[in-house]
Amino acid sequence: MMNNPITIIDIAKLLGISKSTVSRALNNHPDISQATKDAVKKVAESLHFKPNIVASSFRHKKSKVIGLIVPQISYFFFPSVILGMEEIVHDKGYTLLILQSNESYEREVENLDILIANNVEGILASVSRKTKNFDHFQKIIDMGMPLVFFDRVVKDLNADMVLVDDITGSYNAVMHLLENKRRRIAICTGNLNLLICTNRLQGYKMALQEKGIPINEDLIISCQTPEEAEQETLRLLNLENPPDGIFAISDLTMTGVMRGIYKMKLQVPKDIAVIGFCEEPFRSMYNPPLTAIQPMGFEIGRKSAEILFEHILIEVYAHAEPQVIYLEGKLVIGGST
Amino acid sequence: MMNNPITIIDIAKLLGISKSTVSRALNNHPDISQATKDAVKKVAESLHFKPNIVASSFRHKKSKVIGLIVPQISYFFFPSVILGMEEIVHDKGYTLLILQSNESYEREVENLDILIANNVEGILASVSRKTKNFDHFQKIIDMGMPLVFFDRVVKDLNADMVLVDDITGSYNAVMHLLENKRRRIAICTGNLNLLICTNRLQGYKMALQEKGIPINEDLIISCQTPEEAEQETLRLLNLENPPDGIFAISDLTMTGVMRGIYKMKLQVPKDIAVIGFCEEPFRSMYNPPLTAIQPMGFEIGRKSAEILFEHILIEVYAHAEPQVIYLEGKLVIGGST
DNA sequence: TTATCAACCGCAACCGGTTGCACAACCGGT
DNA sequence: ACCGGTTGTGCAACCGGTTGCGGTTGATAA
Repeated sequence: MMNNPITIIDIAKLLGISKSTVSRALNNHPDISQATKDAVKKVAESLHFKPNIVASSFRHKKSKVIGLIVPQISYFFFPSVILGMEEIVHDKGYTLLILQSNESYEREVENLDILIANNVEGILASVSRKTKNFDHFQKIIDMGMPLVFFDRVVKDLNADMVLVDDITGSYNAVMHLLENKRRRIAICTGNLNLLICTNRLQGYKMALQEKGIPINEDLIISCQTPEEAEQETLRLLNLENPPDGIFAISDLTMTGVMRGIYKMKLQVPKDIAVIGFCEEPFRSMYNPPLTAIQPMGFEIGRKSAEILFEHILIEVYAHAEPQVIYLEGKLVIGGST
Repeated sequence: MMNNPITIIDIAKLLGISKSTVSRALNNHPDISQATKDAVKKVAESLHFKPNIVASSFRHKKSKVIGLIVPQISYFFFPSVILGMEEIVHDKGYTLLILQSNESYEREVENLDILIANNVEGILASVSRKTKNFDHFQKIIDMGMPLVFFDRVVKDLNADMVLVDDITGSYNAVMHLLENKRRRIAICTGNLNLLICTNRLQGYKMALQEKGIPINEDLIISCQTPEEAEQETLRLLNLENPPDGIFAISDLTMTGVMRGIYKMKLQVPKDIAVIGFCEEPFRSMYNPPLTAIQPMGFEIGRKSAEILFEHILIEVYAHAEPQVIYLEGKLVIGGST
């Protein structure tokens, strides 16, 4: 069971040279003559030699693995992020080790331990909704492990972050509704522990204020699950003065909002306009396809990985202050507004 | 950068004992007295000692990692599968290493190499749509690596597989349409290289034949992407004798089918009934929520992992013949039929 | 008192690839 | 013939935890 019997020693014996020479030859060390290199590579090839990266990573403490912690793999946003990350990570010859926190603080802490124990060379993280204490991340930073937050970032920690410009995106979304003559605009936000939620709420308020429309707290609902969002949306729509537009800040809440609207048999966009932060295939799954701000999952993934590799590959990392990268999510017009 | 300086040697020195004793104490070896064990564990605790699993896995060639190869992480099915797998894998103290083939044969082969090089103890795999040669999997089996296929399985290889009973599920879906007085039932299937696609097509044919309805090849379309599905659906709906029911065999094709129907401004289920294989949150994202056969992602994940661990943890594995596990997907009635 | 044996623990090898250092062979220049 | 320098290769230690085997101790049996 499990035999990859070919090691550099086998190659060495076969050629009557030492294993150090084989190792160096395979790694293109300049000390080794071209003739030897060629011979070694030829034999390695013919034996289908695969170096044992565990042994190698054990020796020089480089695992060629990047750790990734996401709240969950489902829905559209995180898979897109992962795709973007993998593109970069794969190019660099690294592998992604993906762990889910399932929105659990304990699991998040445990996952960090697992990554450390696996000698990952850097960590990409999007924090759980339940996480309020960030000591576990601070420990990671303290031990000198490169760390980049994305999407659900943590402020006040000395780590880089990549996220969409929530405030502007949100502002643009609400502005778009306002330009379409909507005046009673509701927002379905998420857990206000999360920065992205408060930011998106802020963009909403900014747009309204700019148009001189008073903020109506009754039109601000905060939901964690599609079910909650559906309930709350139904409540909104049954107000004696219901909203004529609704902005759902995530795909999670969007499904609930739409279900609520369907249940009330309302026409989109005639009776009510809908806009959200939606990834592409998801956006056009609705009828009509939604008008949406792009959450830029793929780009966030790429950018986060790129920044992480700056830390990993460049010996002396020059940034004194952590970088904060904002990506702008474009507005895609669908049929819902 | 990256210092987890505490090793068993540190503990040994601190207690004036040998590192072997420390190792054995930490692993509850019976040779070690309880007093020593307690002392070692206490010091390990106070030093926040974390064993270097790379070193450990290097020594006894057990990485505590399970490799997973999926075509892609997106949409609803595979994330559910992964969730199910993680539940089992985590319980056993293992970690999942998830790799995507992105439906590329080359990438699939490469991913297997990566898993091997990382000393995974077993592999869970769902093959890429493009894969037609299975030598890379045969090699895995030959080297004695436990391997379980799920969903997109490979026949004629000596490996276990877990999948939904496609034929029955498909049969039930079409039967349901027939019982609702639909008579011109179309099917939107996928790549007929994949067993699940031919099986689902077979169930469709069985149901029709049982009701004495002739198979109409014009009503059988085969699509790989939502876009293709949309095109083909539009074509179907523009036939002079269009279908009154449509069965989409995957979530991927379902989005295309629904978009086609929306574009034609048809009413579901009045003008046309729709049924598919859909995971839960996805099903009720449509208006009306779809009637669907459950693809059992979560359960497939759990079961595959369980079977894999039977191979890994039981020294002598007794099954001469590979196991083939069929899970039955229940019919969930929505508003689309 | 001495042989016997279990309970405990240490020594050293081991896993496979990497790397500092020593060294041999060879070169051209004196 | 001798020397300084370059090129190419081997030796052996090393990474950190695991494990076979042998040794020490103390208690018990002969």
